[in-house]
Amino acid sequence: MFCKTLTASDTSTHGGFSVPRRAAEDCFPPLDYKQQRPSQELVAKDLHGVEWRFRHIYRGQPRRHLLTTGWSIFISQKNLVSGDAVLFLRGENGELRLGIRRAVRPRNGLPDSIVGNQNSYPSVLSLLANAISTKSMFHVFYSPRASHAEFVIPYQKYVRSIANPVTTGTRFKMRFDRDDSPERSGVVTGISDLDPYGWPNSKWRCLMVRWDEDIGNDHQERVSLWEIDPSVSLPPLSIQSSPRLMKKLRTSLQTTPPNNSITAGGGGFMDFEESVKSSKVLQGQENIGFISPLYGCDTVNRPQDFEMQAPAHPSLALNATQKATIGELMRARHSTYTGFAESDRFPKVLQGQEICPLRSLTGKANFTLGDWESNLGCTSYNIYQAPKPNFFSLASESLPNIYFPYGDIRRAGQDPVMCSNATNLPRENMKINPYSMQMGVARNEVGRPNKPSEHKPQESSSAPPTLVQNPRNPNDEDFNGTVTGCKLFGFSLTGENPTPNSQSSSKRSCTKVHKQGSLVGRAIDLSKLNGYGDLLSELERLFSMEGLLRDSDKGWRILYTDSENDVMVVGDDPWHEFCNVVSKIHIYTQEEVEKMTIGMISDDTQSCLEQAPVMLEMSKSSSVSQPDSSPTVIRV
Amino acid sequence: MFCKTLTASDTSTHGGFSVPRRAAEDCFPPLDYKQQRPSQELVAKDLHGVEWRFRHIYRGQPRRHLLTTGWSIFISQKNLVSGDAVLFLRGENGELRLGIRRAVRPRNGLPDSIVGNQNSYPSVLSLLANAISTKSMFHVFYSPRASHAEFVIPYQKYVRSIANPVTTGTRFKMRFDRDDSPERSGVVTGISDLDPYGWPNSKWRCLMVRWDEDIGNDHQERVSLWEIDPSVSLPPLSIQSSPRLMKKLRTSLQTTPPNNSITAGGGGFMDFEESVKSSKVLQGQENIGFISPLYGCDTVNRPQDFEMQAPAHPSLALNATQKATIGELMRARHSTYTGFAESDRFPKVLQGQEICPLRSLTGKANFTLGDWESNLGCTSYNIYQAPKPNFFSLASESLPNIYFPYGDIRRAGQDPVMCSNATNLPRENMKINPYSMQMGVARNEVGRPNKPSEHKPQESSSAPPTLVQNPRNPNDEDFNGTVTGCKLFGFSLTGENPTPNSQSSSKRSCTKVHKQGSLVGRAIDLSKLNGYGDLLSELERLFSMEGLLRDSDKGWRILYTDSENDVMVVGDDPWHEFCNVVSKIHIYTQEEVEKMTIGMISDDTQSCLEQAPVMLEMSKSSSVSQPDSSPTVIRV
DNA sequence: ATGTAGGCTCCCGGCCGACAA
DNA sequence: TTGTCGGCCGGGAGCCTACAT
Repeated sequence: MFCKTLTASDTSTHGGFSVPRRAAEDCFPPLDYKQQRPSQELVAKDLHGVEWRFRHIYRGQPRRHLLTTGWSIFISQKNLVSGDAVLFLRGENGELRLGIRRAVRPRNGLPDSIVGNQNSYPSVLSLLANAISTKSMFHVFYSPRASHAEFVIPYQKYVRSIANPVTTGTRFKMRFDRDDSPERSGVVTGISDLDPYGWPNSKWRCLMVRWDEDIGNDHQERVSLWEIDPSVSLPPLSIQSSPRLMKKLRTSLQTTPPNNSITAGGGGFMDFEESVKSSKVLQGQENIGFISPLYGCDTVNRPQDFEMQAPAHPSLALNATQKATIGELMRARHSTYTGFAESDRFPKVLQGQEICPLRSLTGKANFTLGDWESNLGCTSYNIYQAPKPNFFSLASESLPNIYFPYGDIRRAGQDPVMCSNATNLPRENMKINPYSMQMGVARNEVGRPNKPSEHKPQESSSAPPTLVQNPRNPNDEDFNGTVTGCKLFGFSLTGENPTPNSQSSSKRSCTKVHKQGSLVGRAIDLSKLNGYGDLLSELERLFSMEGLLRDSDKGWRILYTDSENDVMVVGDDPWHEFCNVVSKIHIYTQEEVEKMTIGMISDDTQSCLEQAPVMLEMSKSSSVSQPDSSPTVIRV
Repeated sequence: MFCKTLTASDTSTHGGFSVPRRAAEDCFPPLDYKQQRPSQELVAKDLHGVEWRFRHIYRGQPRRHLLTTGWSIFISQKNLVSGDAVLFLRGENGELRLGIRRAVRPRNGLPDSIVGNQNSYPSVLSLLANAISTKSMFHVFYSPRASHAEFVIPYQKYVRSIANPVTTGTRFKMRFDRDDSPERSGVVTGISDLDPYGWPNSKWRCLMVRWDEDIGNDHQERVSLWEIDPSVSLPPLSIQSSPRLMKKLRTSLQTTPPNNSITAGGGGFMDFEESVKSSKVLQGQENIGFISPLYGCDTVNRPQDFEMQAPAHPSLALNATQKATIGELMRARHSTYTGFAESDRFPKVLQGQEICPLRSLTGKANFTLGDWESNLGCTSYNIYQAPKPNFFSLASESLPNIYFPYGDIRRAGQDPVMCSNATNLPRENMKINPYSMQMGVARNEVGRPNKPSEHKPQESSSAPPTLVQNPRNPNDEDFNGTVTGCKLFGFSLTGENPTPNSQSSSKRSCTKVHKQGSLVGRAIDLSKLNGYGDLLSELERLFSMEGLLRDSDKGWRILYTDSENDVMVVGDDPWHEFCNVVSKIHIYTQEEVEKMTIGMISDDTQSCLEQAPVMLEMSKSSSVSQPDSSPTVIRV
């Protein structure tokens, strides 16, 4: 196999593709060099199973390998530009495979007029909401050409970054894409919130760093925990500026130099890179080519990206600017793809390759959306609250009072993303399986709730919405989260209208009880009980769980939401106090409780939203009839 | 002014545009006919103010007027094809104006493989929801090339059709587009629901008709009230088949003949035609060309159409098939359009012309979305319920009991589009003013609520959501419709928590009861009951379930939705508290309750997905950089 | 070894009149 | 009168080698 970054000549309409000699000799079928100008036809399949045919010729003075006929079609169909890369692989059976990896290019900003479109934002939320509420499939799209996916992070990466404490002075390496010295090193000079007001305690870009080399404006001075690798021992610092390197780095950016007010730094390129190595996550991709056997591809696959963006660096409330890109893509249901994915023996070195969501590779990887989700939620909250003069103090005041037994991704009282009883889903299930579940995500500064009561979570926080689905059968029981009462930006994710418990608790003598996984709640009159023992008995009776609750070894846990919307363990408080503050009781499995805790970092992971407006971006692909021009679908 | 339908030669890449002699002499500046081949440059502005330049030459043997240079650019930029029409107008000041009218062409169906995307559907709903909740602008897009807009009907037209009762035997005319006898006549042979189970009392295609001429498969045998014109006195019926006419009709369809399984008939072409005449509604349009002074048009204006579609005529549950097309388009906020619209003195004969949503013409027209919405709602419900064996009988049984004070567009107990307290808005306000308010609409067979409580409207139907906005200032007080609590498929359209019972309980003495599988709810006055025993008796009586509810072994369960939208078991709470908090009562089978526990996807919803795949279609426009290839924005 | 540029060819877009409906 | 066709021309796509790095 070989990979070559395309040159201007390679991608111009003027000529063909210069095949590096070694690559051609290793990878292509041998030519008959006795001929004057030996040539042959190469047939290579891409990830979608589409065959591409090239004329492979060996000619010129000095002799070199070229791909001529067919190449320009490939270039235009795939919408490749200089800087993108192609990859040829030869399977054991001699079959030639072909992949592409697009360069990460900062985009020109789009005008505000198509940005900040609050309409497209709840649209995406609604996708998510509907998917959750109906337990149906949804999509995560990743447009590597458009964004660095700073808000979609491999789950393990995030967890690891949290597990490895970083202190000021820590030396680290950080990988950069498209750089002939792909690793840069630096030292952590400080740890602080990027925006302590808008995003207190956000982990996002909370590290202030000094780079060992002067790498100019292209590198941000703040990075996120998960972007760096502090575990390696680093050589002594050599402060040498490397102009040549810099120049190369800069010129390798094919578009205009990053406009800080828009692109806000180039970090996060490697979000998926690591997972590529560790988890077969693929990066830098083509999207699925939509290939309909019935109707062809020409009018079907329309690139559709939305780009949203907020002005950068507003002075107080919103300042950092980032992009997150989503796209929307059709899902071919029963298409007859015959691409890479069909054979598990296909090398898993597809790093930076196309992905095909319709078939499964064998590997899996987890992404965490926790931070992202939290960000999402908190953003909405913060955005809404920002104008309120008492917001900051209020938030900080109330923070210490919060006890959150499940970790910190969602904090009662902070996070609008609330789920009242989705407890049966383990934290580890907080992964996305792109085989069947993909999610369109968006982040948008302008989306905001319109009623104050909406961003104050009404229900106790218990578990994140679980985003798990069976890859084989999206509709089966794997997705049984009973996710009710979820809200995002004031939109009910479940379509319910959860009303504040204020009305209920005062009116009702009974306390509602929800069991994990059950849509139907029961009610229990605590005043008729004499203590926790009675409670347990009654709960066992109501839910036909005789003997299961009293014995903690049976794996059940009783939690409750108190009047402050905190989720607490039942039994700690004196009984009568408990009765006074309880607003709802939950029955969870032990696993669920534990798993809700896993991977959550300290308090509020709210972060970056404000700083990082979401960019919902259109695909740049210009060709209508090409199968691969849509935003990339991340496959895990 | 003149208008010419483009010929194949006009639109081919081979040549230019043949200008009809009379038209050129009347409309174009005079040429110097003394020259051998007189020519001049014509400059014409389109509705967006974009100037188009053509070389106008008078040559050939015999002499004729031609537009050569510049014409092919225009054709390709506007994505015009043979059958579309161009219109030239000369203003008083001699300024030349240019418009286009696209032909209504049935589209090729799209493969199922890109269908079944339930995600795109709530996306659109969410656009609407957010726009309403934030009182911001939203869009109605109409892609005349893609759909017949059967669900976007001029309001007056709808009202008129309702006002003029049609009986069996009524003779009528109906207009068809692209037909050299544009009017066809027929007789109403029956009036009945197209789908009495899924859409009882729907006006949509409720008329069975027999056409006077045998017009083959191309014409549906069912039409909607508003499609016909019964007011004209018709000549005696002459049953003559007109093969030549038919042939012409058929060949005038530029694409493949309508596939019944996909396009489901060709009616509704004239939805806008009438309003063109009566209300200055414009049809067949270009969309707004997005012209950003900052960034140009090339990457900004992305054609985006969505097309959703369900298979036609499935035997039982879902049979009506139509398309609704939506598109999404960016809105240029403060662009400096200098098109037609800038001068009110511009002739209002823009019938079939481009439209520019940023400026206002003087005319207005109203659209009703009522029937469409009703279909939407009922569809969803129907899908959910369809698989249940007891559905049909139940529905028909209880239908006569329904009292619906507002006519037929929204039926209580049927329509998820509910507004809890928008009662101050008269029915007549159900209009859309596209100057400032445009709405992306979609109709989707597969959208369905996920919880029983959600498809059963919680509130009495009072008034439709009012979709009125001030054309001049979208943000001012004209949009004060107090539109709260609107729900669409369980999504709150307002983003608020309408706290249903608080309002409704004061208004209604009865509590609604829905039985699983039944489209139609009952209401029960709890204040007249003395306890749970009474309740059970009354429920058994209402639903003819004597003995079934009291005995839990019969497999029925009584649940209720409380004021917090939690679903609870009836009987746990003290009776009087129950009465205070209950918002709706549900009768479910034990199995169904268990399903709720396992997961929220019930089997039936899955099967519905399979039955009615949704089609999400991208725009057909092939040029990325053209400003006018997006879906048409309807301007009224 | 390989990126780029110039030369060359061929195809297609596009202007023309011929011809016919 | 005007729709379509063949002829013709020019520009660009695309294959080639030469040259530079």
